[in-house]
Amino acid sequence: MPKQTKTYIKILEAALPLFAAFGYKGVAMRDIANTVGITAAALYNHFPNKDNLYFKALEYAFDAQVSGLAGMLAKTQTPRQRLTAFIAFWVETFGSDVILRALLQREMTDADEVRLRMLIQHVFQPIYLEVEEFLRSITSRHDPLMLFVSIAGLVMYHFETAPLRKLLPNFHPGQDEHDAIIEHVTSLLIHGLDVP
Amino acid sequence: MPKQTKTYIKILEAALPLFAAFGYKGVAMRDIANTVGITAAALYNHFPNKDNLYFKALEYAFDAQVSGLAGMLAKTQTPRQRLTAFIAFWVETFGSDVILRALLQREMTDADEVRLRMLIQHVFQPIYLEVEEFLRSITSRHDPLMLFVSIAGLVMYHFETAPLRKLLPNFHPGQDEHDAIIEHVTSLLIHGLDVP
DNA sequence: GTCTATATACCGATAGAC
DNA sequence: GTCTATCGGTATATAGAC
Repeated sequence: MPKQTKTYIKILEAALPLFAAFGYKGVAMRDIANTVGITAAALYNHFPNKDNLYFKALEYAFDAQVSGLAGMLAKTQTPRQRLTAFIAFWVETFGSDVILRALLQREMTDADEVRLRMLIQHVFQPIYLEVEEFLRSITSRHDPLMLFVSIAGLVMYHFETAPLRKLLPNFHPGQDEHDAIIEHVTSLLIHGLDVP
Repeated sequence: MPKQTKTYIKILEAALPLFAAFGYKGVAMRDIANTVGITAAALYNHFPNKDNLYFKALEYAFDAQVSGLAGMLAKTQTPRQRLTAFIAFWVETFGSDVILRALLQREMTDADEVRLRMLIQHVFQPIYLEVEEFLRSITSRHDPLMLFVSIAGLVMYHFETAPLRKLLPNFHPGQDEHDAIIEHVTSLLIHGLDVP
């Protein structure tokens, strides 16, 4: 079973958008092969089975994608600037990569134990560890993990609900723009609703 | 094609947990039939095809499920009480019904145009219209729809990430409890982080 | 309205020639 | 490393007896 050859990578990059759009069961080995330009049988020279191909594709997609965070929360900034930078990073990362977001969403609903552990290791753990200390430094009112989940949901739901929101009253395209989301989320996070 | 007979309902109720757990493609007509106690062929006396069975099951699941909101935001309460009541309703509704939440999550990732419209009509539009006026009454800083999405994500992500969070540092089971989520989310919404 | 039997299609994976 | 050919399994859906 060869590794990291040129076709190996080509296969992964052909498979990713398919899995993102149609899910694991919605993509046939023949579909991936056709996209690459080979036959389904040839795929088995690179991957032992479909499961493995999917897993390697996931790993490839999430690897290095979330490495931009290091140093971004540098302490030379004010807490408010650091929060804004963090939210902006989050929005840009998942806002610009539709495939990454779709894969993540599918993995969270399918909740396969082994794949979730890989996701934690590659995506969430690095972000979480980097952010947790920062969160602790600005508030002691909230459980750090719960706050992390809240912020994640606050950001991600603006993307997850995108196809849905278009059908609601008061929708306008400006609500999809990254700057608007960043502004709205940070403002809400910093000030709250100030309810009497 | 008969309608609303006893077996018709039995089929829907047998199908729902299956679709919620394994998705549309992950459930075979045979699986549903076995759960009901009939053969797959007999299903076609009640539904023209699998697509229709799935759609009717979704409709059945979401119908009347979200009707508890009416009057809950009664204006006899203070804004803060109304906000808390709304968050509590949201958490209880989707926190206690794993099937409903899984179905919703799958629909949002698959994003089928026709089914999304049904979801809007049955679930989100009623909630949104009820809540929008309330949101407007307590703040003019935020776009109502964006604020609605933010609050939804704030609540839902504590459930969506449940299988994931167990694997993160600082996890403890108390973070899954409804009261803790309600307390955390309302507190965060009302006060914000108060970042300097 | 349910059954058995079956048509038809698709999928993952393998065998073997080149 | 890719191809053609194919096996074995499983899926939706239909036909027809009861």
